[in-house]
Amino acid sequence: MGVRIQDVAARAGVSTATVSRALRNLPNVSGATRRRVLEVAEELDYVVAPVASRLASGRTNSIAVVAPYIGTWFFGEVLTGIERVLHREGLDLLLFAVPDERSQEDFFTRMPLRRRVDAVIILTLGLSADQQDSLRGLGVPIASVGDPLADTFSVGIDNEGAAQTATHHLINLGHTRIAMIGGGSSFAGRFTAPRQRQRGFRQAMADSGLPVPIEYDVDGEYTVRGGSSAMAELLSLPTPPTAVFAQSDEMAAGAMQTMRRMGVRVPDDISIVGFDDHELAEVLDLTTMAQPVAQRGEIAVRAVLQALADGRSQTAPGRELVHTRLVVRSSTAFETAREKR
Amino acid sequence: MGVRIQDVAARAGVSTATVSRALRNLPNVSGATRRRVLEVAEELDYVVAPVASRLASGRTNSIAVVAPYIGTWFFGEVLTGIERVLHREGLDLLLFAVPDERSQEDFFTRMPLRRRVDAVIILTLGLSADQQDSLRGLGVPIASVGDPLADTFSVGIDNEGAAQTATHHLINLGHTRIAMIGGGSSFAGRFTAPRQRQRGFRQAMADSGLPVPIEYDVDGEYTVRGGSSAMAELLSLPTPPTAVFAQSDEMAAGAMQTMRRMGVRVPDDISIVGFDDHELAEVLDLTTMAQPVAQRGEIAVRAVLQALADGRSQTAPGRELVHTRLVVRSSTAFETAREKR
DNA sequence: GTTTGTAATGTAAGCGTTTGCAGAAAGGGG
DNA sequence: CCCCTTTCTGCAAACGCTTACATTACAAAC
Repeated sequence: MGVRIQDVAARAGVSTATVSRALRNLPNVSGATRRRVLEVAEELDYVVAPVASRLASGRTNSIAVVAPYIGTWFFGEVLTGIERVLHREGLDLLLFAVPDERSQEDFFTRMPLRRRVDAVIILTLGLSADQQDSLRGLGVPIASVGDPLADTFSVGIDNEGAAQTATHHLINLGHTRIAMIGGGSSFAGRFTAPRQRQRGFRQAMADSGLPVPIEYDVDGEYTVRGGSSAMAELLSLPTPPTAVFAQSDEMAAGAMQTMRRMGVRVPDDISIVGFDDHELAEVLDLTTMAQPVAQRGEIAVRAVLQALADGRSQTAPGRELVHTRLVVRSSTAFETAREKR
Repeated sequence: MGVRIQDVAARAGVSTATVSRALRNLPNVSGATRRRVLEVAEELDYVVAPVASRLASGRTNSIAVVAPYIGTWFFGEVLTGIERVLHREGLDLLLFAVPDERSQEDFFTRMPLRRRVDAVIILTLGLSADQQDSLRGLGVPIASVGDPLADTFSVGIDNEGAAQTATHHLINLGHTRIAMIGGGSSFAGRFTAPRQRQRGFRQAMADSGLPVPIEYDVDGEYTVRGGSSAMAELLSLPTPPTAVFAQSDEMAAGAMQTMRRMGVRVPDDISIVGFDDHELAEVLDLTTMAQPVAQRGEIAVRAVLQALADGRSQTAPGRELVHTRLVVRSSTAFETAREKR
């Protein structure tokens, strides 16, 4: 309970300074002394009081992770990756969620991270200029999983390119009436991936001279349920699409469910491709753009750890793109192989 | 950056003690002084340095959440609930994952929580006697979301009863060949819900005089994929079941997928009921035992907050059971309405 | 044998708050 | 007016470490 460093020092017959050094494996402690100290520490069941250590050293040994949600597959994966390397390094993980615009605003004006963490990892949040300033004002290394952030390290994927790949896959299969289920305007500002993927989709379509009627671009809110109703909308069109690009596997799953319910066969009647390679995708046999999610978390952590190790107050600015790849399963098929209805 | 309490004190023409009191809304500060202090603090953009405050006060203002996984729907939901109330109270959330037996063992012997948090919330981890001791040795309030823990508050559900309800639902529909997909022996010790649900299932079956052949009790590892292969096993039996109780919606989803792939219709050929009311369940039209997951997190947090507020070093021992209810959707149907094959 | 350099250790001053105690100010009774 | 409570405020000692700097002990170099 209350054994302090001086208790150890007294017992080991050395000064607290030596104990402190021995415990942290600093140089300039003789082997014999170090052994003795460790022995006594063990004996007294001593552990450093982190708060005291933090106050004295100025390092908090904690890093904050700020995410919009934490209950979602994507963020769960990223968090898992982050937690893994963080605790291996003996750092504490402080978790913050800012589920809606208001709480995000609040968070960045109140800035509860001040004087509290050594580094920050931001997950997929689009930040206003003010918010970015506020963040940089912390004076600690920052890394972003998702959007690039001026003067900081970020790890992302080529959303636009990946969306193009997914779309081209459908086009190559002979589809011409291709719809997209994305994240609508409700996400404006807070998230940028939806728009990037939309751009990639449109680009691919345009490159092939294919039209995208406005009603082929629907909002699935990035949820299973949203994907489900988005698909219902698409199916109720006078001319429904023969293929769908869903910006997330969760939305794709919802869409597939709606199709099943409406008696629309996948891929016979409609092909669908998702995004993420969620656990669900394999089981649904969903063709999807895979991305190494947990790895993105790990990479971001490494960036801030490196900055901390180097004593820099900023991560090495730059952007790392992790690889995405098309995983073809059986939710997509040739359009020509299909009976027109 | 480096504005300290004495800077505020100096500027406001009072002592640091008064500033400290004013900022924390302690009594015995005159209205005028308090206003002046707040004004100056605002002006200097002062925020308390948590580490210093912690060292001086002895309170860390942090609580730890220890979970086996964090990327999973269930834990994500619980975490969401916890995070919400915690940050409303201005407390920090420290997250720890112990994904396998070894890391759990490691965690509880090393006990990185020592001197670090004011309270601990344990999520669904079965703890050995030693581990429980080690935990109690922290001397801080503890709450458990899941298993009861001696001398501490826990919030759970009636797993056995809920499993019985789910099973009876199938029995009432006329099914007699009912299988269960659960969490196998790999979870032994670490998780208790699988066994409890198994017990409930068997009890319900026994109550109705129905047999449970050993091959009707399969392991789905509580994952979509596991559920998928578990179902494949069941379907390859000489006499497959006509109904399945899956201990989680994720496993049920996997099972449904396998059935679809094998041309087995739900509920026409086989009925299935899940557990949790995962986001997926609605979309899959899966009958399931719903439980308020995020709420369980909130309740646990409240328990430790209460203990802290009362200055107790222990949560009020006891157990709160939250309500589960059967949500009937269209994955279950009368056995008699079905063609025998 | 003296000088000099290096490794090991100790001393003590912080780190930035909180808080027990004491003192001052302000009312309230008599 | 004086004394006694209440408020309010300030002083200064913790809180339990880290670390700059000083000191000591030795051994190598001359």
